[in-house]
Amino acid sequence: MNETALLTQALSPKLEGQTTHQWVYYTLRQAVLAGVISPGQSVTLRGLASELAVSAMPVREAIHRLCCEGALVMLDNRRIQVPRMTRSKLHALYELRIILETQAAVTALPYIQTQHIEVLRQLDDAIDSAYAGTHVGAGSLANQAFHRYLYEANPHQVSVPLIERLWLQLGPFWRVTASLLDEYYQIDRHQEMITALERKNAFALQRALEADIRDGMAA
Amino acid sequence: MNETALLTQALSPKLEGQTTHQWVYYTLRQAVLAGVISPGQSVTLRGLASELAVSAMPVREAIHRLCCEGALVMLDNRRIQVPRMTRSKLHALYELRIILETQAAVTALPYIQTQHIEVLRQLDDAIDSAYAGTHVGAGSLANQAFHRYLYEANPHQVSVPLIERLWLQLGPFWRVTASLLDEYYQIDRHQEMITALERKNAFALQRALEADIRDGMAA
DNA sequence: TACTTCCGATTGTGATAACAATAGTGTGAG
DNA sequence: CTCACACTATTGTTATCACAATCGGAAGTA
Repeated sequence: MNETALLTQALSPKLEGQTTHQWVYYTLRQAVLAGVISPGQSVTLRGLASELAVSAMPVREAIHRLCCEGALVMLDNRRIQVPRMTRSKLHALYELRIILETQAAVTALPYIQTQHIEVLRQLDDAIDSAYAGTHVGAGSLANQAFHRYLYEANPHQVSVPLIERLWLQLGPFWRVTASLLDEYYQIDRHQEMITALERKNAFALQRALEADIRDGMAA
Repeated sequence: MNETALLTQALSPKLEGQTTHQWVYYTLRQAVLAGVISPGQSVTLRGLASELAVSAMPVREAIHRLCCEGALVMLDNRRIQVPRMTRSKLHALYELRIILETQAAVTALPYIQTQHIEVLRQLDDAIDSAYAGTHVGAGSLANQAFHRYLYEANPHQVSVPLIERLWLQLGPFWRVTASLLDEYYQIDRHQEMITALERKNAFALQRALEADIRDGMAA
């Protein structure tokens, strides 16, 4: 009930030219990624609708979409929750991350230009600022932006939506590992990745990326 | 308009204890997989709603879900279409299939019992019947059932939804390759897979599965 | 005190209607 | 004949209401 009330405060980027249901979707998505809604806690359509001051319908669509993406589950009781995580499920998700992301990075490698590397450097710097910022979720988001930009350098990319689905399922359980020590490691991995990109070294890129993901796996 | 009218006739498994929007979702999904809606053709909410004799809202939810799964796209004009396919996108999708499905098969291998193999044999036989059946889509569905059953032998499976998403994006373009010659090859591959499962040979399984997918790639 | 039963409150679902934006088309000027 | 403009019809979106199913707790019984 009131536990989710802070989602309105912490995570409400204002409405732009987008539709209401998109705004609700992104808001709820950020809330799930930031762990505002704890696993096992039930959320209700009307409750979220009243908190966000919108009708129940945009919330319905957003929730259905999040369910279809694995960020939420609808129990047979028609209760809506963040799915509970098991050790083996977490392991399987990380293994999939490694497989999908290394493949995405390697196939993006031929398209990497110097300007891309420049942007990646900026995104890597932004990760530091985000981790020093207000809430822990920002760091994860900046991290995702770095990875996503790399993979999307390949114009014929089809794996990013799948990868984002994994991030979404992993999201609620990232913050527990978000200590500053881990962050230091990640920065090193990112710089390893950038140098591998500069040298067009696919194998080194793959190794650095895998290490980057495994660093976050220390849960 | 009238081109999609046959979706009601060809593909309407009757409503059971499920909700309307689920029924609409499965119906539209089958329609997309069977290629009833051709790429580039626009579908409208109200048009589908009147064809299925339901309100616009369940159709909306189903369409949004299919969009989120990549089976449909919403253009910025708010037009809804089956996405057009390009050669490189097709190639990328098949490469992802190989990566994801071989990994899913190998991780499922330790869980395979003799009873699983028996069911897989039955599913393989069902593929023949399906290809000899009424419409071409049935063969693809039976093929998917075979693969899905294999991957879901692993109880800690998280990649099947991702794989199904790939199938859904590939679906509208499968039927063009659905010749009987291809089918023969696939049957061989499936039997190779089954013998590899019996012998617990991960490498042979991987090779047979990759060959099975590549056989369907001859477009 | 513990368990069963029943009723009210709440939930998700579905339909209808009103609204903003866009596409398609017809008309007019050049 | 071609192009620009306005108008109409259609589309997706959102809100509100009605309905069936479920959950919660209160009352009653052993």
